[in-house]
Amino acid sequence: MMDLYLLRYFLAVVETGSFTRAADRVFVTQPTLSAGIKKLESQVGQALFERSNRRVFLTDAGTRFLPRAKAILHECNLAMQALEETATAPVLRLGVLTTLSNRAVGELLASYKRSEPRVTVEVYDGTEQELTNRLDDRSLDYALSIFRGEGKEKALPLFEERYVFILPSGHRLASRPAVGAAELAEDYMVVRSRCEVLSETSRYFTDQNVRPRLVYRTPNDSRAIAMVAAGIGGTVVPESLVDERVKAVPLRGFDYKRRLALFRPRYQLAASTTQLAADFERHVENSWGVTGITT
Amino acid sequence: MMDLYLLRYFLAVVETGSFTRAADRVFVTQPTLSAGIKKLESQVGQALFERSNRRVFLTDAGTRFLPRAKAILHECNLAMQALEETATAPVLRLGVLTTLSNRAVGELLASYKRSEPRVTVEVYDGTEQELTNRLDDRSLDYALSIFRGEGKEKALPLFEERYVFILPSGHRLASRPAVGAAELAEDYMVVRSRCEVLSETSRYFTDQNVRPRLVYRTPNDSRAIAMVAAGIGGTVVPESLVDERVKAVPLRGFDYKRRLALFRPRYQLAASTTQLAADFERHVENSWGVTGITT
DNA sequence: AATCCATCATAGACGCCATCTATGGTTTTC
DNA sequence: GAAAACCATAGATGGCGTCTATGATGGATT
Repeated sequence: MMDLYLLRYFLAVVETGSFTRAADRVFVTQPTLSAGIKKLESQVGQALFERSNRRVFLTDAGTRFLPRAKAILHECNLAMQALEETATAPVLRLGVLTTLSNRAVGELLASYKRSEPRVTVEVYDGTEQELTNRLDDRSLDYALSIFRGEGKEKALPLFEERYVFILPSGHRLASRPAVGAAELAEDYMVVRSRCEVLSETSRYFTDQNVRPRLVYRTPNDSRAIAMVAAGIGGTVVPESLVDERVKAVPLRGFDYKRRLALFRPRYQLAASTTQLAADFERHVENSWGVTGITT
Repeated sequence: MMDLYLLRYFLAVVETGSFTRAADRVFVTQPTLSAGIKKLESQVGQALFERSNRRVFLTDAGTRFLPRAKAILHECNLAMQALEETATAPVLRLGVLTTLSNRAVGELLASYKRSEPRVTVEVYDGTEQELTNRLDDRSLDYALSIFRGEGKEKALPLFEERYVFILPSGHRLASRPAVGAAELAEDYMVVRSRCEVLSETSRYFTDQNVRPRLVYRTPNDSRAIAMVAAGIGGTVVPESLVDERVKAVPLRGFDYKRRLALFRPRYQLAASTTQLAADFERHVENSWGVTGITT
């Protein structure tokens, strides 16, 4: 395992082109730096420099190593920065499922910000699996995702919503009270590839011998809705994603719903953080509680 | 500046929940590990653990630090891996401009692979600016990008190509020898947001008082072409991106062209690599030379 | 051709450091 | 109340990072 102070010696040599000048730059003597480079080369198992008549050049291995050495030191700087930020203001790292409404999440956090201006909220997108993994490895504190029956120590249940079918506003079926699979047989379908009920949707159509024409597929929900608004086709979305640019109609016989939840930290909170966490949980429950969105 | 061996102590404590068990895991005695954690906390300036009645918990700072510590050690592993790969087979890191044809680049590299099976080519996408930056910081050896008059020591000029307008195969204008701006006034336009002649294209239409209806915008050229093939609209592409799913027609009065180049390493190659590099440059020149693509 | 200069490598000295053993202090368990 | 478990401290010790002194080599200058 290499030593970081040796990476500093290495980069100083690359930058100056000389052991002697590099030694000056990192405030050691030339023999110390020479021995340090030798030690680094022994740690990594390959020569990093060719010494050639008072000049040094990077070897092929040294060239490969250079961006890696920079990345390591960059990560160290990020680590120190993260700690400095922790020291100055509380940070709450929130994961948000990609299929949640950006508008609704924005409003939730804006109102939290108004009541707790000191707290910094860092927001990270992800799929259900990605958010679960990051809660586990503690790179997230909380996550807004789909409730799947987890116990109270893991998740705070929130509101439930249905899935609806959205169409361009001028579509011939847009003002119907409901539509069935057969009425969509000739229409185009936009596919939200990260939709949690993608396979259920597919089965809904195939069970009625309907093959909607897939014209577009994207993991980006905003883009999918934009395509619908532009008249390209229709798609299934959770109700909270509907906006004024499209028309929502229920799909007859498609009764799927999802309940959201706020997933709690999977580690012991520090004593200094428990009050902040309790306040945040209360805010989310007040805004997105089981009775529905109230902000 | 922190020490990597102390990060290993830190992660061992997190994973085991105990200084004693962590010490066993990293093969030191418990007082050594205790002193090591104390030293790390002094290096980073904050307590990382709360010691509480024979148990340890991460502090808020410790929780923040944990993913950073993992990232640092992960980068170290990547660095060691990169060096091991260098030791076993030559690696050539090639940047490719995002607007180059994936098919043509694939064929170029497939034929190079046939003549040089030992060499690993790592391919990275980027914009012109990104590729220039990475040549400068030596994280790329070569790049295929647009020639802008650079000298021979920096760039090997390759073939030149025109920009054409592509339409769905069944479009009413698809079989014309050329089209003008006015004829496209009622049509939809797909926008390739990373196109090098985006502003020239916009000016071409506005100079003739035509406002094409922008229906779609993407940085992904494959997606843009797919939208054209699907019948959504048309777009401007370099000639080499045209395939059998669309029809290409010249835009009357739109004479823009681009010349490609192979950009050379911006560092002194190791003696062991100069032959490999010369062979690669010759292959690219033979395939994509100024007379045009020959493979 | 001889001398000087610049630069990297090696040798030995030395203070500091990482790690050990021994032990203290505290809390939990039996 | 005794034993066990676990973290922190003290002192000893071998190894390490860095120093000064100097050697080796090749290019520049005279």
